[in-house]
Amino acid sequence: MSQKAKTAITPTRAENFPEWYQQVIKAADLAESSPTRGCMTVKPYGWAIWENMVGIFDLWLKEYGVQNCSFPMLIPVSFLSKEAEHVEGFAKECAVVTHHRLEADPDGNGLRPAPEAELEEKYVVRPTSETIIGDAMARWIQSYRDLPLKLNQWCSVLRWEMRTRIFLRTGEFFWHEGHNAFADHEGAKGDCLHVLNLYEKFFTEYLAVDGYMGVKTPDERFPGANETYCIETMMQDGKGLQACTTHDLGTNFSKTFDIKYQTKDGGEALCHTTSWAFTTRMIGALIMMHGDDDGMIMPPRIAPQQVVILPVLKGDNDAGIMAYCSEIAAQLKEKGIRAKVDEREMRTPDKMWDAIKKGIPLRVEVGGREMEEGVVTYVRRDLGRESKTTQAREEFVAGAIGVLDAIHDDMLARVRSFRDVNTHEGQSLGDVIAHFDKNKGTGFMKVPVAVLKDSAFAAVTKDLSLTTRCMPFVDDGQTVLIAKAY
RNA sequence: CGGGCUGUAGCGCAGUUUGGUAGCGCGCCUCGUUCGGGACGAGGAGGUCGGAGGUUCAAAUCCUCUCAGCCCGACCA
Repeated sequence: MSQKAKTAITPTRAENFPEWYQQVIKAADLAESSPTRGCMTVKPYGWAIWENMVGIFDLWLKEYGVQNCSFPMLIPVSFLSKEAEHVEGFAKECAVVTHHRLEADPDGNGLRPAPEAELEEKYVVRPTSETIIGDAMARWIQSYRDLPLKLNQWCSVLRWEMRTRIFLRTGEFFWHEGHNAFADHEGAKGDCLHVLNLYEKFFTEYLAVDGYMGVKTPDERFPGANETYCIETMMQDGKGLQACTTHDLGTNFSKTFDIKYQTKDGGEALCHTTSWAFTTRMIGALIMMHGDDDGMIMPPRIAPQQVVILPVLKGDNDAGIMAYCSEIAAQLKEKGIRAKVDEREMRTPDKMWDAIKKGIPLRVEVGGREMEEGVVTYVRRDLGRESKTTQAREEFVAGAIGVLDAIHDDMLARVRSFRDVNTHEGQSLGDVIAHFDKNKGTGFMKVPVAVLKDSAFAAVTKDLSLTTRCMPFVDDGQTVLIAKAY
């Protein structure tokens, strides 16, 4: 008898959280590091999650009146340098394109950029597209009738990061970037809050993720923004993760790119612009918020596969069992459920563990017993083997969506409960030190905003590797959340 | 970009001190028995030892240079 249940992932979360994270990604076959420095290769199962996220959120943006478009991946260096704070924020992590041709290296057997093919105008690989979109907006907007202008692109961006981790921080990452222009501050602020609410809806209803919605402190703002709104989430190791942001850019970019419009009364005015995004980082958040010591647990509504049907074959009427499985899969598909029979030539236990590590929300086991009795046996991934249930086939098919919904609701409830339990109240910088010192305390600490003005604040937070996450809306900006963060 | 460590089969490692022509575990392929929470046996495929130069009869091993990755900091979605 083993004293301790064997886990599919080694080490466990408690033993070594960062290593556990890497192993979950490998075990679920989500992504791997690539030959390109700091960049990841997203594998089919991982990309399928992103595709599902894109599919849902893209529709919502279109309903809101956002139009998709595509801007160049290469941005003239001169564009980036126009907005002072923006340059300062991004210049140090930009990859630069300087040549347009390769030639054989005379000193070796490789290739080199041809010296005579050096570009007059250098380009940066976009770290974000405020500048090149701002340039376009200046030409596209002329009258108040052109406003608001709502643009978005799904693309990847490149930031030359010193330290990378798959999904959480990679050189290249995938996202959508929305860039909107309004006539006035009210329009821009309303946009930021509206999109932030869309994010929250998306996170809670599809990803089973929740955090704290709020405003960034000035030092955590996006470079070039007057205000940054965000949702800050909490991972199972207690660290914070910025899940999304919306930025009120005021007229900062309008001034530098000349984004003006003619008002109704014939005057001229600057646009107020916004930008907002969430990224493939959310896949990392799903792992770190939902995963357990057996690996990934996919939130049902974005799970690439929601139900796996495992035929339990023993060489006796295998064809009949397979047919029974296929019928169940077909019935589930009719209800819009992503279900699939695992027909691979593997041993049944191996298929089970594969489904567990990939986090498929619902596992259905069908053998001779089930077929004879017209029933199915199913197990919820989030609850494990204890949840094994046998039910009449028709009853199961009819209730499957309900089971998936229940899994979603339970996952969200667990995330919220974890967040609440690990959010501690404090009153002073002393409380912050007492909680986080000596690496003992984890989670978030919520303190009155006055603590930000404590003269020792910067030194203490730096010393303890703490950052301000946001000033949550729930406290009307009177408190600030402090935590270690990814 | 500073400090530390590591590059040997798909993955994880031994071998390096004391040079002698490459090995183990897992995975993979074949066959058989297995298959409802990680099977076992037998056979088999797979490596210019990160790269370049040097010393030597002989280099994974010694020397020089270089590249890449990881961890810890500073910076970031």
